[in-house]
Amino acid sequence: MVKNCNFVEKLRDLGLRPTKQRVKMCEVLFNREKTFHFTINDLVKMISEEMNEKISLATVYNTVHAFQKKGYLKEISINSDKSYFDTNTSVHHHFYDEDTHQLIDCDENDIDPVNIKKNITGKKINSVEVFIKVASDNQNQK
Amino acid sequence: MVKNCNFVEKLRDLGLRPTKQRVKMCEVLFNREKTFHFTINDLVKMISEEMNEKISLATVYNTVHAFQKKGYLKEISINSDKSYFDTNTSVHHHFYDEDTHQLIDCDENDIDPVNIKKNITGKKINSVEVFIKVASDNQNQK
DNA sequence: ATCTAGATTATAATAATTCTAAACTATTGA
DNA sequence: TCAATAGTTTAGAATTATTATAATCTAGAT
Repeated sequence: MVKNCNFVEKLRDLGLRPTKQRVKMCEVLFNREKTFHFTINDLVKMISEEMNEKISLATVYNTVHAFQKKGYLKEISINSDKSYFDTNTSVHHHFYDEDTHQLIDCDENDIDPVNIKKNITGKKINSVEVFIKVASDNQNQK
Repeated sequence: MVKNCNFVEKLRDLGLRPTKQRVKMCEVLFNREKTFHFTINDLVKMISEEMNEKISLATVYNTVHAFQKKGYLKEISINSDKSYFDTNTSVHHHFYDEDTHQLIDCDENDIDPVNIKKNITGKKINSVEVFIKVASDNQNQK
């Protein structure tokens, strides 16, 4: 992941003014070993708990969307009343645990390339993602 | 698709009382050549426009969810503020047109079986769906 | 025909998200 | 260094999708 400090530079490169709030959010989101998934609500909670600080809800929305637009975050398709975001912005696949409702990244190498034999005329394929629903093995139905 | 009339029987088989509203909704949803995708709002509009009738919003929600629970409709994962449903309940893949924001069914045969080499321990795979984002060919970026 | 469990309905409540307009601040350039 | 200003933040209001509620209604059984 990105190195500790220079989110200021990173933000500037993206054309985003490096405000206190944005740098703080970068620290929460990108200063970690592993990529992870979150909702806006998760993020607000993390900021207030982990960092003992408060950023207005509107700002969190604005900033997450700004990061998304710049390709620094990625929105994930799940059926849910809320939006999920992913700090892993590469094209990659997901397991979705129907028991725990958890989303788990799937290593690129764990799935063979998907062979698509037909496309929509006049369109080019931008991304191909696989969504694998899993559930506990011992119960026979979900 | 299901034959014209006997939605009454169909509903009864599913353990759903065949009320006027439910039969009407069956007609709107399942009395067609092709399967299709819709939101609750689309459906309400279709009922009032196509059928010149009104079914309460709450009933439409209830009934769609009842149909879904019985496997008569399927909810689709798209990033959106609203839920999309599909009258094609089989496991199948989708193209998503980023220009028009349209969802297009992908024929099962148009994609080779996806080979998953690793799974989550203790879980069994319930479904595997591929989501292909496409966009106009002539513009170089989306 | 009557009864009753399940359905429908309008409306209120909730939850996620977006909008707004006023206050604030990072940057620019005098 | 210091204002000007364009972009940000903020609290709270507005909006939108969805769910809950409670009164009314109805399909199907007796």
